[in-house]
Amino acid sequence: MYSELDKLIKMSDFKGIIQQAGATERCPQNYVLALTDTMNVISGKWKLPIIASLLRGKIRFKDLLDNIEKITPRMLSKELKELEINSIVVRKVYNQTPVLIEYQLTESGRSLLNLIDTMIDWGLTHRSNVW
Amino acid sequence: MYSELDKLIKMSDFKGIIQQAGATERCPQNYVLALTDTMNVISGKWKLPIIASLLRGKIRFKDLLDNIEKITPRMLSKELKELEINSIVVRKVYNQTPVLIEYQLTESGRSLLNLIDTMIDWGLTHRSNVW
DNA sequence: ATAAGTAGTATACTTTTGTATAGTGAATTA
DNA sequence: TAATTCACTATACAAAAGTATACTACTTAT
Repeated sequence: MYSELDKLIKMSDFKGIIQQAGATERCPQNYVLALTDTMNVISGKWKLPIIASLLRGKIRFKDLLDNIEKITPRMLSKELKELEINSIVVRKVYNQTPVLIEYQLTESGRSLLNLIDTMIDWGLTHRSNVW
Repeated sequence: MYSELDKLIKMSDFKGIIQQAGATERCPQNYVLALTDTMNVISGKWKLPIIASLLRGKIRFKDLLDNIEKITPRMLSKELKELEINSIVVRKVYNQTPVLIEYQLTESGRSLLNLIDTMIDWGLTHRSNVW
């Protein structure tokens, strides 16, 4: 697909996730951007637990708090905002009384399931390689 | 493949990457372990640049330092040790004089290329979804 | 009127992660 | 003999990420 990583090595003046000297022309900057986007979406202690909970369907703040062990409202709020900014999550406000707020994944958010599966596959294979 | 993420939700007393209440029996702990393994291997500022450089072939400490822009010897050393402990990298010592030391990926390390490709795919699709 | 639930925010703090800068020791070339 | 290269290590510091604890504003149930 991108067959050799040659393609994404070196990207001097980008923030520097993938970079190596002397290969600028062979390294499509878009690949590097795409990779850093992906890293930003999944990295941190709480992103995957939140996404995993959301993969089960729309859910309210309070239920996320209860489902995700030991997360604080501060972190949940912060992470949801970040996921919303990155178009992974949508915050829906239903103007009933009392107001109802639900979080749900976007199409991009749902498509993370495939990536997560690939990560699990790699991890399982790695464990079988090593032990 | 793991079709529904149900399978990996809730894992109370594991470190807590993926967890949700009331689904213990449907959540194979191995999947959670595999996923956290994967996250540990790729997360941090320098892991992917190092792995990307190593995907081009065996390489020496000094050349990694030169190839990866702005990394310090301290971080390179630290990350290589971690990658070695996790069986992603092998440190080979050739007892010539002067001694020659080369780092190379293990089979598990090389197989990260597929994961990286999947991450790039997700990122590219996400960008096309959003803009 | 009081307590409890929802959806958070505010402030202060600790831990983790990464940076800056200098130095070591062995060998090697000038 | 002195400077340079290689492969790092040591110490101190700064920045980012995460935690603890309390609080707010609104609504509803008792």
